[in-house]
Amino acid sequence: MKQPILIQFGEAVRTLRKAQGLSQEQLSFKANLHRTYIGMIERAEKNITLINMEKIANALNVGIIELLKKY
Amino acid sequence: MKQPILIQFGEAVRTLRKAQGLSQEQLSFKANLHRTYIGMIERAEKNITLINMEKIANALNVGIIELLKKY
DNA sequence: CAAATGCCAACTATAGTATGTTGTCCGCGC
DNA sequence: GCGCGGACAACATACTATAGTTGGCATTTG
Repeated sequence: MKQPILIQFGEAVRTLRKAQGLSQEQLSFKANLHRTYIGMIERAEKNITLINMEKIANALNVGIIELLKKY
Repeated sequence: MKQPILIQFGEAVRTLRKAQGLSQEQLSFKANLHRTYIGMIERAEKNITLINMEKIANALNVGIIELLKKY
């Protein structure tokens, strides 16, 4: 059973990533995280840490708060 | 060198906790987290995960976003 | 078809837990 | 004033659980 907050976060990441025309691999480079990890985050498979949330937010040029909104 | 985002989060938790007159131990009970962990979070010693952020936010009766604001 | 994504197993790094000790502050009684 | 006990937070050490990484192959997508 996936945690709703992880689903919410993952959906926000995927939505913004696609809106910016980035592949998961491109985002992973920008965020300095592993390629497969981005996919796991979007699919709510991992309980991400705050520092990595910030990395992804910065890579998407948004604040973390933006990634905590419902999309 | 402590990460600024962890410091910011920790300060928000401490500020709201004290505003609500809770000890770290009381908050740890409410959040169902370890009693020493709350201190480590407030002192920016740990890189907290999203699910635990939600637990603390719920224990403090605020949204996670509230814990990401500067206090 | 090429690019993108998902899956897998195994590994490393660290988050989170657990127990006990130490230090500080405060209120109280002597 | 001093010593004590209680409450609280920080600290120390060690452990368990899981986050994050890796590289290759399979599957899906446009």
